[in-house]
Amino acid sequence: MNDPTPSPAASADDRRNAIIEATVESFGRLGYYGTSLQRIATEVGLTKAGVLHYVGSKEGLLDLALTETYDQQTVDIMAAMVTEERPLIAEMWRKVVAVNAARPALVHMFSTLSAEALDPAHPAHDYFARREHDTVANALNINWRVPDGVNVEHLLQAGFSMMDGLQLRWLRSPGRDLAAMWADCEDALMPLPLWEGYR
Amino acid sequence: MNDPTPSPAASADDRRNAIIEATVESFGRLGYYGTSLQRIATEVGLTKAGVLHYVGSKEGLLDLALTETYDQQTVDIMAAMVTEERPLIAEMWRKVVAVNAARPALVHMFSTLSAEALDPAHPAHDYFARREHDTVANALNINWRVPDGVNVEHLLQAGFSMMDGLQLRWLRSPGRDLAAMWADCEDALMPLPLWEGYR
DNA sequence: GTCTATATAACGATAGAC
DNA sequence: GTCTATCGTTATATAGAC
Repeated sequence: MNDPTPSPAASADDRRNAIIEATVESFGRLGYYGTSLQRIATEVGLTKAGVLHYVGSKEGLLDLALTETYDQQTVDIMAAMVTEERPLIAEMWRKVVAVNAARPALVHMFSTLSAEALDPAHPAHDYFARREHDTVANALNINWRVPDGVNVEHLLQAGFSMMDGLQLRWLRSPGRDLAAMWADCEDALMPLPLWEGYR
Repeated sequence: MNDPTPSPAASADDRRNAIIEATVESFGRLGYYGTSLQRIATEVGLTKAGVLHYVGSKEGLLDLALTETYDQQTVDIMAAMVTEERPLIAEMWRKVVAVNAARPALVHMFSTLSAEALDPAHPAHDYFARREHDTVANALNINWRVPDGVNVEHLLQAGFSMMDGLQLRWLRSPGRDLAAMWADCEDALMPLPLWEGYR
C-alpha cells in the first residue's frame, strides 16, 4: 500500500526468476564461458545493464544458478533417507533419478558446468569439488542395508559415477526415459539374486 | 636438397603438433567456446593469422583435435579384442583405463567437449552422438564371456557410463590413480564370487 | 528499476605485403 | 609460411540520466 515507485513491467521476483531460467538454459547449452550477459538480457527483455542490476556481475549468475537454485532442490533427498532406520541405497538412487528426470534443464546445466569446472581456474571449480566430496561423505554416514560382503564406499563411488555418465547419455538422447535407463543400470550394478531383498 | 623456400623457424609438422597440443589443452580447460585463436597462437608462437593458415577456421581446430588426434589413439583397443576367441569385458575396460590414464589431457578435452556438445547446435554434437552409439554397438558385436544370466547390453551401458563419470572424478582429484579408482568400480560392478573366472 | 552511452578490450576472419 | 592491418562484431562493466 502506497508503493512509492511506479509499477514496473514485472515484479522484481518475476525478473529474478526469468533471469534464473534463462541462465540455467544458457549455462547448460553454452557453458559459463559461452554465455553472454547480452544473451540473458535479450531472453528476459532487458538490457545488459538491466541484468547487471540484479546479479552484479557475470559470476553472480553462477551463484544464482548453483547455490540459489540447483542446491535448494537437491538437499531434501538425502535428508529424507536419514530418517529411515536402515534405508536402501537403490531407493535413494531411484529418488535422485525421479527428481532429475523432472528437471532436465538443471541437469544439463550441472553436467556442462561440472566438466567446464574441472579447470581449477574456473569460477565454479571449488563448488563442484566440494559438492562431489560431500555427496559421497554424506551417504557414507548412513547405515545402509546391503548384502554381506558389499563395500559400501566402492558401491557409492561406482553408482554416483554411473549416474553422472548416464545423465550425459540421457541428455544426448531426446525423448528417452531416465528412470528406465537407470533401471537397466541398477540391474547391472545390483544383480539378482545377490541383491534380492536389498533393492 | 635445394629447398626453394628459406628454412622456417620450425617444420610444418612441428607446427601442427604444437597447435594440436595447445588446442587439446585449451579445449579441455576452457571448452570450444572458451578457446580463442589468439590463445592457441600465443601458445605456439604465431599470430592468429598464422594459426588460421594451418587450420582454416576455428572449427578446423576441432577436426584436428578429435578426428585426427583423439580417434587415432582409440581405435586399436577394440580392434585388439576382436581377435580374441571369447574375451572378457573387464579386460577391455582395463585396457581402456590403461590408455586413458596415460593421456589425461586428451581425456580432459573429451570430457569437456562431450558435455558442451550435448547442445545439438554445437559443432561437435554429431561427432559425440555417433561416437557414443558406435562404442556400445561395436562392443555388442563381440562374443564376450560372461556369467549366466548377465545382460551384456545393460552391462556395457552401465560400465561405459560409469567410466565417463569416473574420469570426471579422476580429473578433479589431482594425483589419484585412474586404474586404482577403476579397480574399485570393477569390484562393485562385477562382484565376486559371481564374476569369479570372468574378470 | 531500467535505460542510453561509453570505455576498453577481445573475438573470428580476411586481404595483401613480404 | 608468417606477418601487419583491418573489418565488423561482440564482450564485461561503469556512469549517469530518468
